[in-house]
Amino acid sequence: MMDLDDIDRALLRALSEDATQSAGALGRVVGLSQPATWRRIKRLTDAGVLAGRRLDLDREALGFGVTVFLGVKLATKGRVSLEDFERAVSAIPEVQTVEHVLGLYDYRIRVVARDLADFERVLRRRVMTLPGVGDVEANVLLSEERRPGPI
Amino acid sequence: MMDLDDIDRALLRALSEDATQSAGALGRVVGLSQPATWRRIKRLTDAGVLAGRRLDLDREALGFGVTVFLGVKLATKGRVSLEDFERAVSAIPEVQTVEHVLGLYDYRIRVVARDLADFERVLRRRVMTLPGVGDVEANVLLSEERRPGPI
DNA sequence: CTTGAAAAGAACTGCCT
DNA sequence: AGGCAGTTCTTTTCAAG
Repeated sequence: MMDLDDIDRALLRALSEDATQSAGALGRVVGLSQPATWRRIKRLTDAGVLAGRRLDLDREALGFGVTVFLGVKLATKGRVSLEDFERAVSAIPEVQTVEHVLGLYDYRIRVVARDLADFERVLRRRVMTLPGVGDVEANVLLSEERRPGPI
Repeated sequence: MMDLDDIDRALLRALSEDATQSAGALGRVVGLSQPATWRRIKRLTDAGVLAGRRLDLDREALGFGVTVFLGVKLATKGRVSLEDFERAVSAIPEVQTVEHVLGLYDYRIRVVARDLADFERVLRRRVMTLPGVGDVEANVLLSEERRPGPI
């Protein structure tokens, strides 16, 4: 854990909006020179706070109009079955995220599909046949808003 | 919706791993020259498929060790109450994503907190006091795996 | 599609306050 | 820490094959 000042926070917030901004442009925002801004970004990266830059893909534009969140309860939860389940679920191409959670469900899975018929195929042939799978609950994504969160 | 060839798919997959790669480096991976690779990336960006680049922040390193997924059922779901709820939930700084979903819950919310005591504060003072909120279910994140998904 | 080149801009380095 | 000046690399655009 690292302690950040206000300028670091402003940089992370600005980069959260658009990670393509240059050190010079960011410097103009926070009132620093290009090298000073660059050094701060490097410090944050070396400290592991800034873990990388990821693509933001438009799944609709790619033809995947349906996103579904699945809550999965395992029938048997030994150490082996967790690993078996994780390995099998990671092999499903339609799976975007696998979250191991504590609560009403054991796993939360984000699945994308071309349409509802395609989703049904993934659910029946891929998800319901996973090793150790028990109850499955589904929530279809209608809209999504992302926020920077606390920094 | 746009149709992509194998090289476009390889580019998106490589960029999904690490969005900082240069057009030249990507070209070496997919077997194209730097200008050809750059033109393809520009084409994908202009088509809206590549919607942007986002930061990958390490919340643990920032001192936010607890991530919780909340499933929220609204007590009253008129058009007005949805908008009231969304506006209020977006104003909570600890909220990272707000997903309007169809199913057992009305909203799925991703919340980060410093620790479980901090999360309890957010839950009691911020979440439970949201306008129109009914049942709330919580799942604590243990571990997470992200995959490129189908491209 | 390729190669080659050129201009602009961004990333990175060293030195100095 | 930050600024300045300079170097290297990437981006971005072009022309020609």
